[in-house]
Amino acid sequence: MSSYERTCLIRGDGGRAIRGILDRIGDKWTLLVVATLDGERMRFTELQQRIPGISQRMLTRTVRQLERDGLVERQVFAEVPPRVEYALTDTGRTLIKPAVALAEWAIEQNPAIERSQDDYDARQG
Amino acid sequence: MSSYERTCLIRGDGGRAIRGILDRIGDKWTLLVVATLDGERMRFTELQQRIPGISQRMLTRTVRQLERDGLVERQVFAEVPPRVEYALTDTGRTLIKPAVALAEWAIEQNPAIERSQDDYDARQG
DNA sequence: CGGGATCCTGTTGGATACTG
DNA sequence: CAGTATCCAACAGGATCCCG
Repeated sequence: MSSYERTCLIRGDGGRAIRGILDRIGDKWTLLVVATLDGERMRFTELQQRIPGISQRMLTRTVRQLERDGLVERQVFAEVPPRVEYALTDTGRTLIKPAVALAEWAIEQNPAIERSQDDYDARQG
Repeated sequence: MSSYERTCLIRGDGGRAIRGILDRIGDKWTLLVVATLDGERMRFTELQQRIPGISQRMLTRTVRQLERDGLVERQVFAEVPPRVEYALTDTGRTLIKPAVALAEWAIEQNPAIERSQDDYDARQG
């Protein structure tokens, strides 16, 4: 299968597949939460501490959507004070590989991209 | 390298790598434009016709940012009426592979995700 | 401890009209 | 044809306060 044929996976159905996944992981925190949970079950507060800058509200929302999508499992313990643990599901773990591929791309290409931006900005205003 | 070690690529530097790439391609149209340009040099209007729903304004903005990032090359012909052609650069082409991997993930996992969402919504309100 | 409710801001992106 | 300029609605996301 050629690269050109494979991009039909992206364009297919008017781009609804790509749109769906970007709605899911294209936001500010989702991939970071998934990556942080990789290989480790974790409590809410610990998760928050490991993701610098995330607000309580956004962590709650992010983790809730991940739970709804079935990528993260949420386990509540009937204790006082409450204890809630999060972990990736099997489905959630399958996201790691393509996400890492994307991060690798970002790290590899970043120098070239920044150079291009500087050139562009120098040519324009 | 284990999956766990690889997720450091995502979390590394407080997630700045992933944040950078998502700022770049996490928007509504960028990946669709890149996928549409895969293997084909194209004029502005044709590009717009092949991406259903995109407005003139958003196509302009998207393609401009891609040009600034060095992922797309923009060639203006000194003619009347004007003719402008767009094509992926070598750097731009390198994005195809991880993007397709992500689309494949989306298509594979979508049934499971939708089932999970239905279950979740049924349990809640 | 792990949230929910509320308020407020900046940004994204659509619609429309105009132009070299 | 390939934009630019302007206006506007929707939403993402931060700050803050409250609660079982």
